[in-house]
Amino acid sequence: MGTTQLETVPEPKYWHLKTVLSEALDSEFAVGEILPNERELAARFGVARATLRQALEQLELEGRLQRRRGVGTTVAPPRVGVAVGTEQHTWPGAPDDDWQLVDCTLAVPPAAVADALETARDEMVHIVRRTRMSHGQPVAAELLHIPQASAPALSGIDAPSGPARARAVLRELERLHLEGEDRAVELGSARADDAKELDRLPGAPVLVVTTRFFAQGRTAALSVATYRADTCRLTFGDTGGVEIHHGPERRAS
Amino acid sequence: MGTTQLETVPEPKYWHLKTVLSEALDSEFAVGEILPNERELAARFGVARATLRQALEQLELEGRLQRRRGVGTTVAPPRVGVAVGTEQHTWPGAPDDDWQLVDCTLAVPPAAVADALETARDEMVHIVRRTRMSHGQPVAAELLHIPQASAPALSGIDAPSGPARARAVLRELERLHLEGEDRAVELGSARADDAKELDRLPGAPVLVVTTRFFAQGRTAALSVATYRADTCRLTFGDTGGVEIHHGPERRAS
DNA sequence: TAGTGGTCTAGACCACCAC
DNA sequence: TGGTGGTCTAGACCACTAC
Repeated sequence: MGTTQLETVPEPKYWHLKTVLSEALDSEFAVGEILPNERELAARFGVARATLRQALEQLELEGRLQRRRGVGTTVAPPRVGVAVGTEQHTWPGAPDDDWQLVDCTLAVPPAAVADALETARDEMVHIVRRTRMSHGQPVAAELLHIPQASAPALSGIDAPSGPARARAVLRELERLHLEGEDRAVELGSARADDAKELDRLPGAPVLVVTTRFFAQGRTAALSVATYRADTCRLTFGDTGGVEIHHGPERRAS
Repeated sequence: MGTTQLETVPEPKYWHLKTVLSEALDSEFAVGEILPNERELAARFGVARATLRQALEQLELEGRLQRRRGVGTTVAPPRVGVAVGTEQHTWPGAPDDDWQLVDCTLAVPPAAVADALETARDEMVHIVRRTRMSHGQPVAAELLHIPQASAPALSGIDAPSGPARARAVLRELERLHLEGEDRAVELGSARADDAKELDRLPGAPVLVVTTRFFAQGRTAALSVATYRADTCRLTFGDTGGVEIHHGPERRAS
């Protein structure tokens, strides 16, 4: 028994299950089709429901499945490409963007945000809430933090906190000369409020895109946008998105 | 029982646990410190180990914890900012990049890659394997796909598949005029080979960065890089990364 | 060898949705 | 009201690490 490797590691059951299911999805199911329920699938594969769920969770994480309580598990469509940041920089609220203003409040931001904005930790800033739609589905929820210094004309105003006020704040922002942007992407889990906006459960995996807008030699605004990680592929650069990295994940031999 | 909302939804235990643990991490633990083991933590909070693990998994997903089998659970350092794509485009293998060449093979890529490269689905391409280090830790594993048309001088060569050959392929690539790049980021789970390279278990969450390099009016190379989602924050634009979105996740009140 | 996290089981109950 | 996925339990065994 010294040839190559025979029976090296016992592959975890859920991993093997995931592979089997993945191949079945490619060959036997159409997008939108509903799978047998978890109890039946578990019985069919001869595993406990928890083990089956481990495999389903991974497939959902990879955007292959969509699960909804009370409804069932369906085959997910390919991820939608969502453009994040073109080459030419623009302020949020440009007439052609697909964000919808929800409301606007004046509040003290988290410490990390205050640090990035270079404001005092107890200083209130405008917080504009926006959501982004794509193909009729909500794909992102955003909190746009704007120091009062970036919208001086609105410092004394206490208009009703709504879309109208949000529009006013963004209009003020556009008066400044945008000097540049800065972006970061990381993995996070949806807060309760964002989850609701995104039609997901709290804790769902999201891609957090943090954008700093520079004007007047400082950070004039900070956007924290959370994108649904299961349905979105973030694209950078001018050429929209292309069909890449979906379907069979088999590696070249 | 008709006023506002009283005891609306029973918050899941693991969600509450996560909050409690998160606050404890902020106030009572230092980076690198080791937590009590799972059985003890579960007992201390009066929950089953599986429930406790659900909370730990989320915290690990958010980059707050690091768990290693046989060792224990430690408090993770803040995510490292990793620059992905500067404003001025460059070919892979520039003298100042922090990628390390591992090897190079000639093989048939997955169908999705072949489609992006506009090669036939059974056409072999050069596949350069690279890894990226940051702060002494591996942060990314990459497969760089280069059609033979982009490195014509190497079509007949069958040098030993190693770093030397990888270097030769990249040198050939540099002879072409790079016209532009195109990037996409999405969530994925690590394949077995990538996981090994990244010192993680298979299935670990990763950020998949797909980059297309354009030259001669077509896609001259395609990079699929998988970054550790737990330890990395991908930054775009010229200004490195800044300390944002870490620490207490409390929302402004 | 002792202790850690990783996997797995066989149940139970709950929240949600459609009928 | 019945069926779905979501949560939770109390165990068991395994793989890995460090001593």
